[in-house]
Amino acid sequence: MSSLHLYDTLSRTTSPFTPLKEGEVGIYLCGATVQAPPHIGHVRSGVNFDILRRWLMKSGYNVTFIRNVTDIDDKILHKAVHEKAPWWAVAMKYERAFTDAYAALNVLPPTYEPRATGHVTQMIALMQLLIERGMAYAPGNGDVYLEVRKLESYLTLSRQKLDDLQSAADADETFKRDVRDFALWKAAKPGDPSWPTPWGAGRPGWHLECSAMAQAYLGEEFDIHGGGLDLIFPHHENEIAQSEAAGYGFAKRWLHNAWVTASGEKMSKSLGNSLQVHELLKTVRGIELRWYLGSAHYRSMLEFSHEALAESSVAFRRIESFLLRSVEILGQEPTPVLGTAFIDAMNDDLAVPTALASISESLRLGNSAITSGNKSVIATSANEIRGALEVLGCDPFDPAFASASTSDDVTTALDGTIKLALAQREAARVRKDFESSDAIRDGLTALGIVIEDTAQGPRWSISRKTEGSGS
RNA sequence: GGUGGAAUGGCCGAGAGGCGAGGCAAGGGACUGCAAAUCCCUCUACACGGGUUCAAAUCCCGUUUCCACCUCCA
Repeated sequence: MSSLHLYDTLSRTTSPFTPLKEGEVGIYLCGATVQAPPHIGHVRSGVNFDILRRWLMKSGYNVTFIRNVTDIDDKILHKAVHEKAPWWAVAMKYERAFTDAYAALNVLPPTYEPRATGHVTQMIALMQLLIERGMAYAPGNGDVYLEVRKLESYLTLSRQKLDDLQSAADADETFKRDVRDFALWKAAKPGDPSWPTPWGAGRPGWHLECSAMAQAYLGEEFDIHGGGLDLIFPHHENEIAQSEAAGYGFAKRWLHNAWVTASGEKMSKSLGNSLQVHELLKTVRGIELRWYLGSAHYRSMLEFSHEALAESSVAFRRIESFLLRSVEILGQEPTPVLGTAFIDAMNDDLAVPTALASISESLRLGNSAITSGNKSVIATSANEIRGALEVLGCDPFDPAFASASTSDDVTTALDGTIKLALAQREAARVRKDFESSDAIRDGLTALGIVIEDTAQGPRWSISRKTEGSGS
């Protein structure tokens, strides 16, 4: 039996995962800056780390999962001006949009989801500590800076040299001891929201909040820190700087997810709104979008295309369809079980693509068993597939997806109606009146109802549109 | 300029010295009244040039192209 190995950005190697405290795992994931609706790149990060979390849970760990919300920052303030709304209303609006998107994709809610603005007290305490330790300074303009040259380990995550960094075009050297020193705290500008501190009123710098909140919820030292690749520098580098300057052990392991790209490039606003989560959910179900986003390895770029998404949906429906048929045949939902091949793949730095190959194998065996009527093989396959889908967060029987097997009044009525039509069709087929039987089937097809003749008799399902439109 | 990543069959996407992951598409076949679904078979790929090795997609050297980060980024 294999054991979990994970990659670590800091060492750039894959190594056995050992938690600080047996049976417990603490994860901090950098969440969204809530200044615009989520696009699929944002939620890919959520899905990737949700799969990690689920796998850790399945492996028997008690996982404390923190994902923060950055609800105060320059972009939010700009957006507030643009939308003629208070900054906090803008932040709330987009935070809800993110929450909805995560929910639609069955991303488990974090254990705690701290907002930056709710942790100013912790941030001030951290700054105080940093100043006392001589690592940070308040030059009197209301800003507070971290003195990066005092840190041996600065830039070890991104493996850069301090002197190689290009200095920011707008760097203000008046108050900084070194251009590369970064702001822990930013002095208030007229009209902007601010919080009082011993060094003057202002608002948090982006990096400070994560160090403060990680410490507040996970302690000075914790197991895994995650985020998108683009956060390595400066964000995570600066988090390390702050936390280590404070004397904290901080994150033992760093995991970074790659981007969703479009036309080979990192997704950005210039690509328009079409890749926003709520837009894509008009073409595929949440479970299918999740399947797509989760199917590539988390450290690989995922090149988005509507065609690939549609194709991925079709593949998922094949699996789903087998599970639903297994329920019809066996009369009960499958019991989630994990196959060895799946376990080994997941333990190998969450090798989801390899894990999917094991699902395909089970699917093939299961479908063959349906043809041959071997119920025990059907059950084995269905159980293993459901076990795998559960870890991937794509279990069709998960109530989160309000699955296809609902049995409300409308569904019951519809099922009865269609079965009536199918009975007519069967009668026509028996008397070899294929013109009539085909007319019934064509009629149903026109209504979006797909008929399949199986060894167990005809079955029906609602056909789902696959809109591979665009480009 | 610095740092990091990538190039795999029609497409998507794994792998990381020897046994051709998997999916989708396409073609053929089985089953079927016909479809659909399902199963079987086929389609033998690793940017380029050198090198190491019995053996290279994988290691080494060089080259090309692309992407990202360098204080807004999932």
